[in-house]
Amino acid sequence: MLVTNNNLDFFLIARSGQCFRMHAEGDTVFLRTGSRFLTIHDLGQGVLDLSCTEEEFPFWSHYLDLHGPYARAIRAIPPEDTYLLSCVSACRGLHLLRQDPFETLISFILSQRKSIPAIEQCVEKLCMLCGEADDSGYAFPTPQALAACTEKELRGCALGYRAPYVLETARLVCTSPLPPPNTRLSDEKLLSRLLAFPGVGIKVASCVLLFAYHRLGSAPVDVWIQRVIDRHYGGVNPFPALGPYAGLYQQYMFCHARLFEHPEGSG
DNA sequence: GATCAGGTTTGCA
DNA sequence: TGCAAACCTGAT
Repeated sequence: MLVTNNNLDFFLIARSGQCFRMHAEGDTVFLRTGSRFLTIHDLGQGVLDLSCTEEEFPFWSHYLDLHGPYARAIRAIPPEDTYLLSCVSACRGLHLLRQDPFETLISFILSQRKSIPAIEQCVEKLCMLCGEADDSGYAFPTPQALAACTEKELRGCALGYRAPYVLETARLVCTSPLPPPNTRLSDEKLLSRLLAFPGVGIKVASCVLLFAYHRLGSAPVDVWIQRVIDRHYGGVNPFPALGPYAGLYQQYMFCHARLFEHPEGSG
């Protein structure tokens, strides 16, 4: 179905590092989450052709956060933060997806010390190992399917030392399901709940808070953001002072750093 | 072949 | 509380 939206850049989102099953090819974006699959064809002039029915559209509208408070968040940026403003103007059209908590948790556990292409390969292998197959490809594994795997099978997906983390986390989720995306738990409670899983530290837990629970104040600090902090904020983390949209601002900076800045000494 | 990539855990001061 | 070192694997 056709959707008009001038303020959404799927090609940017696909490269934003918040999800690992979204790929751009030419003017088309392919997106997979859980057992769902969507293609987005950019017809130009802000018109997008989504490969979903009207019945499915509410799911995708919510997932893509089509009605998020982006304009308001941008207006709330302190005018003296010129670096952040320049990131926003270079990365307009970025949205924060509302991803599935389990899929996000597992994806970010296995992301540690891996490059984005390596993460995408790992996730795909995991889906092929124990995700349900249909004619469009493989679904993300359920907690039960993942928990039924052996550590050896997971290592076969190039998970390395993260294999037992993923396995144990899947088993724990089977026993005690993750809070739903609309949980009323406070950020702090949710964070400590996530930190209890093996292989989950502050960075991964913050990512799950931001990307699955849409807690826009959660600003994960990874090596890219640490470089931003060192270069542009004199080594002082600016996010605690940036209020309820700090995590969204972090994403603008992250995209800007990855797509437009160069890491130290990499040419 | 050494180093590093969107980190976490463990051990030791 | 803070800092290294170790950990799998693929890419450069």
